Amino acid sequence: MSDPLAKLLTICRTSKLSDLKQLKQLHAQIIQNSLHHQDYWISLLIQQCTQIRAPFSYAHLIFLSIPNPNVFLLTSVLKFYSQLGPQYHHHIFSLFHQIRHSSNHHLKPDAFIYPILIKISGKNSINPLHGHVFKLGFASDHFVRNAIMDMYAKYGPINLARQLFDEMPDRKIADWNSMISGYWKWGYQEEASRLFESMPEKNVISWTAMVTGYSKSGDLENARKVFDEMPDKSVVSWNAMLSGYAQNDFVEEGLKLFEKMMDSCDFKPDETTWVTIISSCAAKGDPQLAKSLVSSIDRRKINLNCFIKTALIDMHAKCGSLETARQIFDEMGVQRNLVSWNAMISAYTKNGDLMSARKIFNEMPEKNVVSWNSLISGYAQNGQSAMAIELFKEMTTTKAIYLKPDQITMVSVISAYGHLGALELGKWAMDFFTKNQIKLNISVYNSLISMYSRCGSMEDAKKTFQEMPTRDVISYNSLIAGFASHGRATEAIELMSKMKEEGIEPDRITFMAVLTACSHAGLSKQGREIFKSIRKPAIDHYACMVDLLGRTGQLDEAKMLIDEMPMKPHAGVYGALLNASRVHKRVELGELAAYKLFELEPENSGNYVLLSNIYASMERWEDVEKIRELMRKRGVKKTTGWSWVEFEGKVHRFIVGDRSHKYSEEINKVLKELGKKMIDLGYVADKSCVLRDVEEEEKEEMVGTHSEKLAIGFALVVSGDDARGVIRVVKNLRVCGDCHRYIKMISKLVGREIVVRDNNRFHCFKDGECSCEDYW
DNA sequence: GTAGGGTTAG
Repeated sequence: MSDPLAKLLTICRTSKLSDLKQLKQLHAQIIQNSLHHQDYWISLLIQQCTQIRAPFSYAHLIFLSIPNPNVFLLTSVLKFYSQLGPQYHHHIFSLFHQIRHSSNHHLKPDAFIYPILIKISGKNSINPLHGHVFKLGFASDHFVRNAIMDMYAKYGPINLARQLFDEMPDRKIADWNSMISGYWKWGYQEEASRLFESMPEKNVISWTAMVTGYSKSGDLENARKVFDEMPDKSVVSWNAMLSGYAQNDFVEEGLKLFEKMMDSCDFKPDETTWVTIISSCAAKGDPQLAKSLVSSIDRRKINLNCFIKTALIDMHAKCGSLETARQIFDEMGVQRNLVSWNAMISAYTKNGDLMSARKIFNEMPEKNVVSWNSLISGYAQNGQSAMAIELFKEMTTTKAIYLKPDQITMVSVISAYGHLGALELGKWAMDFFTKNQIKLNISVYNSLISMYSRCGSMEDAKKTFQEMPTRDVISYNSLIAGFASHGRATEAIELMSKMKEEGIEPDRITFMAVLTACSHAGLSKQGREIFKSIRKPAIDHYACMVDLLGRTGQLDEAKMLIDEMPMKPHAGVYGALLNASRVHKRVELGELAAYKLFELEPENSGNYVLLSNIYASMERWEDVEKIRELMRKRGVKKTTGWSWVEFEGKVHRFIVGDRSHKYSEEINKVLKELGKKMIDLGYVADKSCVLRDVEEEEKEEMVGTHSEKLAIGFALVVSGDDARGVIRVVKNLRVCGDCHRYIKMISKLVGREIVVRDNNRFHCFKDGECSCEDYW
């Protein structure tokens, strides 16, 4: 044997091979020298493949270079494949199949193969495999036995794992550890602790399992206690604690612990540590921190594996550098896995770039439920509810059997339906749950409450709230916001008291909702009291208060409150003041607010229109013209809103002057007839406001033109003479004063109840009256 | 050769 070869083999034995080059060299020499026990050396070589993260293809090549491998070599290969990840598992099964059916006695499966096989088989194969190893007499082997028990502990039924555990004549620490992790996994905290306490001997893995258990159940205090008490730690223990902090949103604590880890020289962060820290930094969304972390990683020359790069993509996306995220993604090439693709989709949706997200989605080599959820929620959160639902339908008609919508999908879908105000579709979603046996968790319930509220069905919202087994602050907030949008202020306030009684503290959102409710109901006194009870009011609470004071005519107080604010007022604050100034005809305050708004959001046409309306109401036409001129000069275009009507499970959208709908002609006919009737009955003095042709409406610049009219017209057309039932129209902008009057008249003429949802407010029109008399 | 830690969607 040549000297360099002997040296290399020693290196191989002591597992200190450093790179693929060295590995290849060794392989070539083993083959060249036709060594005795070649299988043995090659096995060692393959074991080294794991160490240096050799690619699958290379290990496979080594494997193929041996004409008659024995079972020892095969086991090494199987082990290597199993560590590469699920996408290589089918190679393992096919190899195993070959071995089993081979007549070569060197290839008889032995006890070493089964633990590997069991570990990768997944829950569906435990039973047959269990029977199989039992029949072959391997079930008494320590490692096989542990693998089977661990399987049951992980995938259930946990009781069966316990049974095997109890039947063991000689339990090793590994068996105890498997059992403890199993109990944690299934939520049996007490059993896990009891087992841990009664262990005759513990090792670092037992302790770490406890740290992980507490962390995953959100009990970080105990997790840290166990962590601090550990007689000795490993890098895994540190990672367990760090990930506990990361996943429970204790970002600061995590970073502090990480610093401590860096200071103590005993443990160097490994790749997992970095992944965890990067994800903590992503959660924080702090670009400065991200930058220093990246330079720290660069400085240490950390090997960037697939996990780290994916985490980096996520971090950059969340810290505002989408381009860097994309760059890493592009550079990954074949290193990309499904999660990297998904991370890139969410990177785009989080930055509102739905086109790019869609492109990535379409290019993906394979998709899972997370891919679909990312894109669906992306559409839902960026105001494209209809698209979100279309995508969901596509998902449910996709042939892939392993692809089933889950709770997270449904949260997005329900929310999308809620935004469309499509109650019937929402009810269809409920049927979908039952049919597909999707369990309802607290988030799904919460989204249902929001959906029912948004669709105007407070009874269903209340029912859902009462039905749910446990409620959190979001459940309360959803229902309170529902009451608020329906002008049911008293119920909103009562519910806030109730949540306090149940021990749930109102948060920023709760106060927002209740203050909004008070504002809409004109409950000035209660509103002030609630505002005073907020420990540290946020800027939005100030905006609500300005709105409340403004609506109730206390404009000077509103202005004073703005002056007293500890922070710089944002557009919402001045917007509220501007509205109030218009209603109460306070030109000077209106001008002040409007000009602040022109600075804060120069593109928003609504502010110009509002100020112009104030001038118009006082017949100051020169000033009206001045504002028009300002808009022209700044290139501000009046934004137009859509109106939706849900009909027979489909949502119909209309925009100002819309002639694209197939019923367009009928709709305009109905609207004209109604207009004539209004004039004949003397409802309106000026016929121009009801008989205007849609084409004229398009030309109109300043006065709101009405997609709601078209939507209501459509509803009347499709419902024919049937005068029962409620017409639901959803508009995504503020219903203007003109429109409000118009709908009142329609409701009286056709004798029907018309519900219009305008942003988050509901207007119920009946017999020529509107439920929201505070309407501006 | 067992058992403990990691990235994406709400």
